[in-house]
Amino acid sequence: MRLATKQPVARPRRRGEAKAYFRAKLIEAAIEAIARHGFSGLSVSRLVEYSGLARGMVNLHFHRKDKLLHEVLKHLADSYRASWQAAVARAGGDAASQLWALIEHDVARKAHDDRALIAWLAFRQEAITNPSYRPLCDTREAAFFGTVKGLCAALIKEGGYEIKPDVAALGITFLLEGLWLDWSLDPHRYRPKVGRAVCEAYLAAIFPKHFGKRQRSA
Amino acid sequence: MRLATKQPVARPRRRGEAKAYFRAKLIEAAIEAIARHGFSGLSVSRLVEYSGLARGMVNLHFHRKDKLLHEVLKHLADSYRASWQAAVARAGGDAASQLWALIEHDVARKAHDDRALIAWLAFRQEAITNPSYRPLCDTREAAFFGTVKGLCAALIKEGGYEIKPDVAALGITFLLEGLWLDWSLDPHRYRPKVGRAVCEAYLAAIFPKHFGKRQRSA
DNA sequence: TTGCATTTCATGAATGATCGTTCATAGAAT
DNA sequence: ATTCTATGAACGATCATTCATGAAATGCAA
Repeated sequence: MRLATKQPVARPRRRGEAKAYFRAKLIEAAIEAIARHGFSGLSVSRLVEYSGLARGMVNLHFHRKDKLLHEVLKHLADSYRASWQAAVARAGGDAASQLWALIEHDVARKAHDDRALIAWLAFRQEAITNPSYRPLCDTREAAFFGTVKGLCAALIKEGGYEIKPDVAALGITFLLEGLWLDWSLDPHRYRPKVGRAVCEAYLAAIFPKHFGKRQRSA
Repeated sequence: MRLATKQPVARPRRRGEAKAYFRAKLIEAAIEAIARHGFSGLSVSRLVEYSGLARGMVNLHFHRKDKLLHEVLKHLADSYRASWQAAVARAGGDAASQLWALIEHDVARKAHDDRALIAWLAFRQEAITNPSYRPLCDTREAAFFGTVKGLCAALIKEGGYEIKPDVAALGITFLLEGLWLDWSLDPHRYRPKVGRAVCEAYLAAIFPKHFGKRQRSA
């Protein structure tokens, strides 16, 4: 199965540009291969097949396959963080809108960015037995969780709710991750409406003054 | 690293018994190896190392490594189901007690059965790219979700709540799975109290008449 | 029971395939 | 002319699997 044409496609000829181009191409191919065949399915041969580049490129640009994998994880973590942070930034200034934007972003994303999400899950699983991946999985988690917790604390203060920020924030992140895990097993079956409804029900239950029965706006 | 002594340990000599004995030993070794080194870390060599058996045993008793893995997954699924079903059976006759028993079982289990849970997660991840594992992994289709949904429906009828059984049950399973995923990254950090608090807050929020502020009993 | 033939099981060296990595070489950019 | 880049054949390690060999359990005759 050939997935990238071997014919000399247009590519940067100048040295600095070519390097970035090939690195990006290998990272992209790695994500594709992991999404399709799982973490252990990412062999150098598969990388060659998916990228259309020469066999030696992995070691030339990343020294070891291991280094490439860490770059891939970093790429995934960075772009995911940028994505949800942008969603929060686009939302209104109030905590309720921002929290919902965060959730909506996560729910909707699963409908149109399969490969990166599945690859990210694969890294997360790998981090269980390979501690070197853990910092990147955890720090992203920390930033995400910190934001959720901060927003929950604001809502609790506003509404005078009894639930603790930690518990509320953990509930939200667990819901999203459970949703994610469930989605990953069969993306075809996934319906954003359902994921949205589950999160909405949770928010309405713990933050009734902010999310109960009200009409949200994008 | 030798993990099982090679010296002729006591083992069933009669043919039928020996077969079951060796199969169980290989399955146990596989769970250990997956928990320690991840799914792709389960090689035949590792299996030999962990079980102390001869190299040919895998193919003798399971024909192919692939078949062994399916037996391992079946073993994990069966014993997990038996475990939570027993917890429900031990609970009182009312839906609220049974639902809480189910949740408490899941929360507490993470504190004392590391290996099986991590191995189960590994299979779940593998099922994403290897569909043959999916039927046994899919909690949505499994008896677990059906039970949770049934209990939620009973509570909703009793309490006259507005939430739909599907949404409530999905929320609970997502919470438990998110909790699981979070736990797996660092079992050492896990505190049953926290997991329990998150689930309790959710139940109290959506089923206030059953779980609000009341004192639960084991 | 004992002795022997038969059947089944357990073993690990050997096999071919695939893994990640190296490096001599050709080619292109500077 | 010099330096850097790209290539892919070749390498040793490890993978899952096979199978000839010896050992042990079983069935049967006495």
